[in-house]
Amino acid sequence: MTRRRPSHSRPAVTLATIAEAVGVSRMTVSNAYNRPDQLSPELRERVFAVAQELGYSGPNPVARTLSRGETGSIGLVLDYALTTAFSDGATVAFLHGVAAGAEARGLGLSLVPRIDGRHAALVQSALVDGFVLYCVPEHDPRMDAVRARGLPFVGVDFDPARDLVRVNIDDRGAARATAAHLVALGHRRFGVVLPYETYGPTGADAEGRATHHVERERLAGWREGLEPAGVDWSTVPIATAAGTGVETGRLAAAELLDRAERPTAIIALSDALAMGVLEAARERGIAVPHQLSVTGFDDVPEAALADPPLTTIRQPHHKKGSEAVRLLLEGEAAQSVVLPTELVVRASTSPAP
Amino acid sequence: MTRRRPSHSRPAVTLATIAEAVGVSRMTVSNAYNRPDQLSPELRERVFAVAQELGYSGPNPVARTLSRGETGSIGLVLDYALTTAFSDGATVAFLHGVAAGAEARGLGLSLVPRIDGRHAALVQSALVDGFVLYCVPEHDPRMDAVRARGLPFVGVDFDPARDLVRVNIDDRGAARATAAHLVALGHRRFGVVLPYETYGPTGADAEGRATHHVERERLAGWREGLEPAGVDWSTVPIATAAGTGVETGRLAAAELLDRAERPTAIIALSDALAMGVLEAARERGIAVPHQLSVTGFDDVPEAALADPPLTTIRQPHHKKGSEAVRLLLEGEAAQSVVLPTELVVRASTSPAP
DNA sequence: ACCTGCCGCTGTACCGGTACAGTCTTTACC
DNA sequence: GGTAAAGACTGTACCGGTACAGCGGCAGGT
Repeated sequence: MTRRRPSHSRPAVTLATIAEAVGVSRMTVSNAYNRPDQLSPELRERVFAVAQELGYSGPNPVARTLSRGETGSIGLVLDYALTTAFSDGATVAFLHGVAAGAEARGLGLSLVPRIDGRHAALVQSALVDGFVLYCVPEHDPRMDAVRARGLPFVGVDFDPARDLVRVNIDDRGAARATAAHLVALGHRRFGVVLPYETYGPTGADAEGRATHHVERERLAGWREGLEPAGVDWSTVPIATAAGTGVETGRLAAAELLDRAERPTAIIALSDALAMGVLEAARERGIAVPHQLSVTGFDDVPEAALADPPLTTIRQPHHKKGSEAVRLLLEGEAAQSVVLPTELVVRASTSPAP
Repeated sequence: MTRRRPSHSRPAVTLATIAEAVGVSRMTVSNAYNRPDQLSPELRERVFAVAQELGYSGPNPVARTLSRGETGSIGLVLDYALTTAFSDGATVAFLHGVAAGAEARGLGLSLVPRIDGRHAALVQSALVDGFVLYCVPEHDPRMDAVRARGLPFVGVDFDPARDLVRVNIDDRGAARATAAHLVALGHRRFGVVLPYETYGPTGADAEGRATHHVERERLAGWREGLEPAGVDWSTVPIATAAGTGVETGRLAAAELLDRAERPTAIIALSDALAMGVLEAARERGIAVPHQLSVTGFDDVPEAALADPPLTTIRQPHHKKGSEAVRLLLEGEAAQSVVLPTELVVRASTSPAP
């Protein structure tokens, strides 16, 4: 797909081609496109006519970008392969928000996914004016690459301790609310389902090992919600499996449901995982919510359609995206924001059996 | 967000800066990054060390692109505002496919949405090596803009009569299968639900006015499926409303359900519209499928979860995206493809009352 | 001793634009 | 009639790289 003077095609029509054909300087042609007030209307028309005739569609955007120093688009750095990103309702909603923000300002949007092995290459080569970082772990080559580019960037769901402009929700508070809800229903035996495979066997272990701010905070929130009820966080079992999707939740939940002291409530890090928990329970004939309460986090569209509908935390995914773009464009003046969440109680939770 | 020598920041570190600091030519620094075999390993290390020290993160991607003539990313031109695109399961799946194709080849992906009033501007300024066009109408300024750019492009769901490389499904055949299914169930009184507001009152009218190839073909397919059963296509009512989503379907269906001679089967152009039809029926206490059969098109994930689950046409959205990318990169050699579809019969259709 | 070939590095000429500071006319005004 | 200001173009110097053709020096072969 290279374009470098393909031998079979015409030898590239540029500003200079048009200038020569019209008999004016390159600048005048450039001005015809960019500063109509700098030349007479008649000449401008003539320039356009010749351009049309020669199949010139206007200044080359790459050259223009180099010269002007602005690309007119922003990059969205995702910690996922795009394949994963588009499979997750929460991420899609977020993408949607970013897209809406970009669109409203006439900016293009470039997706910079994770491609294993190429680490930071896509970040280094992205033709953008700034980045929005979504779900990038605390220590990551891409993070360094973004810093190195020297472009403005905004982090979504990053640790407030880090020195960057952020969009966050109160993960800890929301998680605490979930735990409190379950405690109020009388639950005392809990299980937690997390993505990936890197977590320890208990809540306390996991909290120390979390690589994403979001996970660490939610774990802390659950702890804060459970401990007042006398639950020993260091004995709450954590189950994990590879991946982040429904299947991950199903596999992880199996571990919790097959143990002797089966939990009466399972708290999942996300709705996707929680839907997997529901599946695992169904497979075992465990009735939700009567024998087992399940909670998610995100309130993706599917959560309300699940069987039973999922008790979860609603967070403004879309707004996170649009706010990130807003902050990105505000530049120096940008202040980090924390967006509100809401506990949505549906039918997947009920009093402990 | 401009970067043009912001007065407060260091005056841009470039290849030349590093070259001077190391005491070599610019070319040598460039080679250190691009052609390691062109200089001694020691010197290369020294270059990198100095670069690191001076905060130089490698060759500027825009300049490199200009010089090399390749951006390393592809553009996806959507007929929708991104806001709409991300709300539709079919489009998201397609996006996903394009993203996967790009990702597999280490290419970036730029989204080029529709922004009213800016017509073709985003196409003109997109920093890409080629375009995939999705759902762009037959005659459209963006289409011309893409042609004018002189870059390779692939159309998805375009009229085969048009001179371009395409990815298609057999819309007509699939639609015919839907109609035949309903006819076989004994239905003879039909209604059709289309998006937008531009269609005539009957099937025959609509067929003439369709602006998208997809719509025209599906209308033709329905006709071909219905006529053998003696249904007069020129009397089949068409209902439309603004938009393309569930609400559009609900409004359009209202028109059909409130008429004296209520149809026993409603055929919708898409699943999203069909879900709206289901809503409209529910509001009126009309039982689906016993009093009314409903069909969609797309088999989006929600279709199977609808109440009742939707009879629809499954099409390989994801594959459409990945094939489009494949064809784009094949260049000259690319041959248009037609992907298979499948009628998926679920619970929203049953024998006519 | 001489030629050859390779290695490691450099110089120059682009890639296709835009910014900015002129220059040369015209027109406007007192 | 003289000067100032406005209008219409142009020339030059970048933007930050890369391609490609050299060029000197040294090792190996004869």
